[in-house]
Amino acid sequence: MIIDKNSPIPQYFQLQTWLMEQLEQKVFKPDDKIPTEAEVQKMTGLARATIRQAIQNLVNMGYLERKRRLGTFVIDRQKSKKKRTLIGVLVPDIRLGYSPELARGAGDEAARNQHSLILCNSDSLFVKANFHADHLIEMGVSGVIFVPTAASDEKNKIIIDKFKRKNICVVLADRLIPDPEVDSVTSDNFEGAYNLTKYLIEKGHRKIAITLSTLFSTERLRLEGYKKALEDHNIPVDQTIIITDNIRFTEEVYRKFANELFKQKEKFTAIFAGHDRIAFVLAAAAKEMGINIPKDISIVGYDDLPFTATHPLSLTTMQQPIYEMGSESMKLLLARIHGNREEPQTTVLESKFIERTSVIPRIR
Amino acid sequence: MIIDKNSPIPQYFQLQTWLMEQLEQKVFKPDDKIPTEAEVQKMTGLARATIRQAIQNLVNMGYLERKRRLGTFVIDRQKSKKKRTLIGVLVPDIRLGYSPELARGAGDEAARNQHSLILCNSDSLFVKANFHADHLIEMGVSGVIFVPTAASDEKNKIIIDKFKRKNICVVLADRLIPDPEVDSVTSDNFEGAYNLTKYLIEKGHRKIAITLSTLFSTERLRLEGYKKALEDHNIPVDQTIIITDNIRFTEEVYRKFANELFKQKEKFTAIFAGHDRIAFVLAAAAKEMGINIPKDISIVGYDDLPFTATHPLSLTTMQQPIYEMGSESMKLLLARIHGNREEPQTTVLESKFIERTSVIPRIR
DNA sequence: AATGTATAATTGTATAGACAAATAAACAAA
DNA sequence: TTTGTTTATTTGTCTATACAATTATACATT
Repeated sequence: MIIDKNSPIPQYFQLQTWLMEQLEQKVFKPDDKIPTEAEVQKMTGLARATIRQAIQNLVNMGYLERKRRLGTFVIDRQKSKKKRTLIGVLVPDIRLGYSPELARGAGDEAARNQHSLILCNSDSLFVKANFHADHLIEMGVSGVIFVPTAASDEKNKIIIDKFKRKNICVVLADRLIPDPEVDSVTSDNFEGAYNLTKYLIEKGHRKIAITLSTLFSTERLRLEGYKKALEDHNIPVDQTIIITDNIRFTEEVYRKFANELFKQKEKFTAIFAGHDRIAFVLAAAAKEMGINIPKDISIVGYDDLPFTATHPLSLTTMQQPIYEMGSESMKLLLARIHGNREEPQTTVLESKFIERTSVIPRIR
Repeated sequence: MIIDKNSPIPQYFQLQTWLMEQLEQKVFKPDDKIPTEAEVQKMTGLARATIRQAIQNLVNMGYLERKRRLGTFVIDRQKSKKKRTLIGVLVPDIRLGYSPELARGAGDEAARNQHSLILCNSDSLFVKANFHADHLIEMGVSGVIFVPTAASDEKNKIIIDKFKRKNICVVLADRLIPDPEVDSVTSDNFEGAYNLTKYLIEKGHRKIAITLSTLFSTERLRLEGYKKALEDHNIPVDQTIIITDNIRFTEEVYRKFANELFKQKEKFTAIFAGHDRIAFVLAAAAKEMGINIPKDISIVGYDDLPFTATHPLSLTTMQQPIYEMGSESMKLLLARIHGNREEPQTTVLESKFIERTSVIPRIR
């Protein structure tokens, strides 16, 4: 009936696969008894030893449970899956930027669901992420929240595939890669940047410089949003005051960017900084060069991390819902782990405009 | 020869046990080939199926590996296991203060030794720490780095004992509790505060206010260091400008402290803030009240966290070696896990004085 | 030198049949 | 009501045997 004796696939394996299907399709439901070995023998015509081999494999894999004199039963994996599991969180550096907030959001959601969180720092480097990926697989995590590295999309995919081959669910957080075939959670960087730029324009600024790294999708989208806002307001894009590079954020590099930028300070009245930390470096550099912010030049940032709120610069910025990004990622991940089979989705969280005093209206 | 046919123990199990013994006693060494099924048949007189059953079990358990046409081989468990373990890290809040730096230091040291790190946030609350402690035990961690909560020493000891009863090593980081019977790593808060105060005195300040919470050993020690420095310089301690409370740091609370303090601003010329974040709140409050820092009042902080370095306040402070505290804690912990049986020790790391511009000399 | 082919050793898959052990359920005895 | 005994059912263990699949090695062919 089910078994093809001429197939090159071993008969015990055919039976095992068939049983597995019945389990998945809930023909045999959790805690149900499956047919006895004798009954299966009648159904299939196989020898009992062959049947036992198929069943034994499923027992070893934790799908079935034998009870002497009673029969063989389907294990309720929901029940046994409620076991506390480990979730890997692979962030760039737990000391920097949004990583702590993201980790906390993910950690709280994990704790609510009785899971624990393994923290790894990739420094946005492929090799480190790869190293930790192997580690996480070996530790038996059931899912991973992954902030992609600065490496190419292909390399990030290698890491994702590594997990997927081991049936470990992955959710990308913050940074996106094209066609990742896993869930992603990010914020509306394009719209956020568009609105920030629009705000500057509405305050009368026409010449707006921008400084950011194009290493990550997030900042690239912000650049796009900035350009679109200028375009929609019929302001020509001036490439000479767009300072970008494919480089990781360090204070030194952005000091250099600042010098480059302020050399031509007559060319703009406002700066869009790729994120708050860039804004602070630019502001510090400006101060040293005798430029008053915001009197001489207005500035906006992006992120609104905790220290931004208390910083004397009083930076107008776009607040990213990082904590929610962490908890939302964890929710998606746990849904996948518990069997959600829908198409991968990208969740885009809304940012919130925070108006402080770093922008001064420009009267034309 | 090995098999007792009359024993109630199944013969496959007898054979399995015997094989296991050979493996343990290195009669069959890692990567060695064990006798073929045919040879075992000659040795034992068992049916091949029985022999296969014994061997298959050991294969399933990861002790042996079959290679078609070549035989069955002993797996080198040293190589494949390398025993990567999990280490719990229980910090107050990964978003706040030194927690990220501590976690990174611990994480890097763990990664170097092929271990992974489970991160938990206690919010300095006993109940949360206790919840996570149960979790960590269930996850089978082999050690824990624990930053004690704001609860009583007894309650913190309950948590430590919980781990110890399960033979899980514990290292206390940063905050100390008396007689903990486990290793501790902290920094020289007393000396640090003494030197900071001495610096203020040497800059001509005689009336020095101090604001901190007495919730944790660290800040209590700083208060002691401050008092000792005054004493050694024959300056009377003025209780009215010592603003302390048994309360957790929040901006609102310290705003209130600031108001209380600045009401009597003629009573002091310098402030010792319990840590940098307090200093920033005090500075913000001062600004709002029209007090110029450092011109009117000098200030020092404690910690020198990353954002302090770039903060426009340019705070003179005492830099704690937090990263080293994390890595040192992990080193001690791993030593314990690997069998160090010495008496528990307390490692005190040296802080580093960072002079910036928030203190102005006072000419008498 | 590269490539194909035969051989033999070994594990992989399969059948048929037997008895052992555990235990739920029915029944019997105290 | 409790406790012990029997019975039937089901999985657990075991033997004996056979052929299939894989592959290192040696040898043959191109």
